[in-house]
Amino acid sequence: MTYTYEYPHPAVTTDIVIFTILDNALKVLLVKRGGEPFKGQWALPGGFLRMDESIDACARRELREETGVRDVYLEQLYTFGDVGRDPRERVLSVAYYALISSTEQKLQAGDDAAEADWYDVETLPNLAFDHADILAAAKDRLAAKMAYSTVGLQLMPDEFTLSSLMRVYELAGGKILDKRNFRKWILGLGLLEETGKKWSEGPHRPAMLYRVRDKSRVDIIR
Amino acid sequence: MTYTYEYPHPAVTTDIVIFTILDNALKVLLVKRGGEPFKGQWALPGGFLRMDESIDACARRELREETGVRDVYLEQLYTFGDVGRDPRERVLSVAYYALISSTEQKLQAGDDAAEADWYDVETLPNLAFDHADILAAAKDRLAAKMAYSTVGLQLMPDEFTLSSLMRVYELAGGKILDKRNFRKWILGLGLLEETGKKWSEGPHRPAMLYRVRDKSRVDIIR
DNA sequence: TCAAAAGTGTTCTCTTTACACCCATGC
DNA sequence: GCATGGGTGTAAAGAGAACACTTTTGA
Repeated sequence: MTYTYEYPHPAVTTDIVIFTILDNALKVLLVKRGGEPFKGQWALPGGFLRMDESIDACARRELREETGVRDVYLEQLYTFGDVGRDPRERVLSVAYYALISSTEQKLQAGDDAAEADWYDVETLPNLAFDHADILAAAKDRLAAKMAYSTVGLQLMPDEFTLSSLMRVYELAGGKILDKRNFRKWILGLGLLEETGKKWSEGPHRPAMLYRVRDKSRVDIIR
Repeated sequence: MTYTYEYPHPAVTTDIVIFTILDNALKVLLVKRGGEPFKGQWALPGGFLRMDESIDACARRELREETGVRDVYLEQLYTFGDVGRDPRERVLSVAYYALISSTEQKLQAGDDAAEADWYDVETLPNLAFDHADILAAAKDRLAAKMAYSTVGLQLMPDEFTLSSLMRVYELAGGKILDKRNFRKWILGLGLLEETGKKWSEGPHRPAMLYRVRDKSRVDIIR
């Protein structure tokens, strides 16, 4: 079956930059392309927009297909549409980024994806299409947004220590923070509560575990 | 001539929210639709993406066709793509917003546009499609961005008084500012220089005219 | 001389930054 | 008992907010 229009139409995909924290590093999910073009190269997960779904729904579906997660933070980033960005035909990509906590990853291999893996944002392989540009834009947006909102909390698992949260902020912002100032600030926001449990993982004092009071909220705080 | 694809493709337009300051108010350019759908209703200027131009180039072309201006501040805002937003077929709109100074307006009537006019953002008519949503998003973005960057200067003519600049900030932010604090802040940024000329327009002391040192720059300042 | 907008400094408050030592634990 | 990360308070500096009067002009 074919589809015919009076004027030329571009194809439209959504591509998603899925961030998580793993092994003390900020990581993104990449998939190895199974078909041409860029066969065998790493790329962002994504796929073509269906005519009966909104763009948001498309991104959410792709995210679910790649990682199995739903109900996570997902935000439209930017639309990329330079003329030569796909060698096959004119393709626009509406890019999104998602933040998922390290406990939610399941990595069920998608249909098109021969392989999927988490990559440290600092040491990325060569990426297909203009996906390096998309990823750079996503990193910038994440860093900017973490500085004035509570999105950062979306990267955390259900229970976490303040040190691990601080490491997330340091990774995203690219600079180290003062422990006392960070704790004063984050606790002063009143968004966290103690679980009462403690976390031991080495020859040192165990850390208090905290949780986010209302994880569905992302507030502007500055 | 027709265009045929193996999978269905959406149509893609750019729509532009063109802001300016006129009569002491923040205004947007609206055009009256000459054809169906929404014939006779006001809408944002915009048009279909050509296959040989980038999305940015399309927005810039539409802006030029509607207003005659070029080399103005233009930024991608968001991509709107709900399923029913255009009754004809599936249409995505990559929305942009532009800031032009009140001296640059020429308003040459476009091809499709029977009529074009500036509307105060506070008193808008009913708009075609989901253009009210687009406009609301543009207002929010402009207000947010003016609070942490120097985009506001893009709305000014070549020479302007500090009072008129302050009025722009008050209009965008929706609250009145303190004259002394505003002057201290804006002059402290070092982005403005005195022209040496003065502007008289009533029975009161004339105001110093300033200009922007480097209008092509838009800096993050907070 | 009056009305109207231009122009000008200081004080207070709050936010942000800088900074060093004891605590609890595993080995 | 020692190495390791967890946990805590205070002072200084800087940024933002509050606030009132004099100046210059046209009518």
